[in-house]
Amino acid sequence: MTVFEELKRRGLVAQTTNEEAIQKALDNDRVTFYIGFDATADSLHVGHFLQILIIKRLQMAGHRPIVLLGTGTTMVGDPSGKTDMRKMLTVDQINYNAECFRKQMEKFIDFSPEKCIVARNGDWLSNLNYIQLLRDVGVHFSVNRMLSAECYKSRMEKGLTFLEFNYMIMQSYDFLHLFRTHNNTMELGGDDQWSNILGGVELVRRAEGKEVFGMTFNLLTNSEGNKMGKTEKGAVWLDREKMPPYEFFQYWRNVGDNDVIKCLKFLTFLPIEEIEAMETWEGAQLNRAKEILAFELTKMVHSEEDAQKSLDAARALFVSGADSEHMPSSEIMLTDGIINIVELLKATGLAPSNGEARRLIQQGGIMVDDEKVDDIAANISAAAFGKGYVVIKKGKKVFHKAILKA
RNA sequence: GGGAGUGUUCCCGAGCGGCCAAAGGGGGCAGACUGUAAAUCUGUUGUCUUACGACUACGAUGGUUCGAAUCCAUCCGCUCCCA
Repeated sequence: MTVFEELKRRGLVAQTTNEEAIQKALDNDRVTFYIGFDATADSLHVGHFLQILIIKRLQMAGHRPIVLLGTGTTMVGDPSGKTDMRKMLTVDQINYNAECFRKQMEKFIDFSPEKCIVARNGDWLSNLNYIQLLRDVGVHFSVNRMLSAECYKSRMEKGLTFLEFNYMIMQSYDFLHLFRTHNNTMELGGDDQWSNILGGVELVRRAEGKEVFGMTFNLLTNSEGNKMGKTEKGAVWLDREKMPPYEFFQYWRNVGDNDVIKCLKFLTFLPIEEIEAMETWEGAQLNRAKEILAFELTKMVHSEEDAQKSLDAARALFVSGADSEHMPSSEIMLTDGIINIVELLKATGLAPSNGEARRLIQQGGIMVDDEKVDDIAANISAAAFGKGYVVIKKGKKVFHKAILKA
């Protein structure tokens, strides 16, 4: 099976500018392609991870990736599919973020010079001459067509600044620049990048008279069409400081039934045949598929050891109810040898306010060492800390270890 | 630049000068049912308080009033129409 077939079979390919030609090139030639990453945060998240895996797949097939760090484009901010303007970042922040990205990527992509190029578009975008750019590049863009692009739709109602409107031009210029300097002939990206990619393909054709290619990949969405990789607290980060391995593991352990197979296809290197065999799984067996997904991903993003620890911890907690050392924990102090349950919940951060703590208790959501506590006046005495700690369970999934401070 | 709107709690959104901590929906949290899933049903969702209640909140600042999310003035942000 060729890479392209593999990408297709995994359901990754969304749109292409010329499928036949792309397939031919990927099957027969050594293609130089690029994917851009805007440095909007100090860690990559799963959305990026999906793109990185695609780079990896193509790199393993012998193609040469250009990893483009958007140190220039991040100065502008991509409005595609956004309802609001992004907050502006300083140059220092952007450069710092880009460096974080590069470091994280080293783990997945082979950065040896002959196999990969790392570029920063700030290197060429920052020094552009305005008038010159308008004459060379701007002349090839139709404002009418740009405005009718699907990705600006929501912004046509809420407003689009001239700053952001130029994003497409910047990204298109990247393609032209990389074509000229590295003979880069293909741009890949998430499906939300389709308009921007088309802009680049057309710019190269108009400016150079050469056909280059664009291809987008399906975004990681759940069966309801919502973007995956978001939690109430924010994105699912790859950085262990921003999201500990156990939490990362749990995110995937808890995906919906209808999304497991897709995640396995998109985000793991498990053989496609193996994944397709899982499509018939149901119930408990499907639950097992989630475990595989969580394990594989944690292993790739963190380490096999982290994956194993998370799996053990999860099983200990959910299956046998036993204690585990990987639980989030905090130190607490007693006053006169006791602590009120409401105080305890606040001290551990399980409840942000007294009211919230009371509600949790009154609604029966709190267990201390497997005993339900439903009285807000209850006190936990020093005797309960026989082991040096107590395990507090909030709801069904949140465990916390409160360690008695000596 | 001229004109018309608009800004409400995590989000959307309703809101009569007192009965407004503010309808409704979404989201969150908890309970039931389950498989650490989904769907469904129930409760809950500003802070402090066992409670009574107190306090802080409807873009900002002033004002009118016994009393303002609601009326007035100025300012700030956003949207639309005209230029």
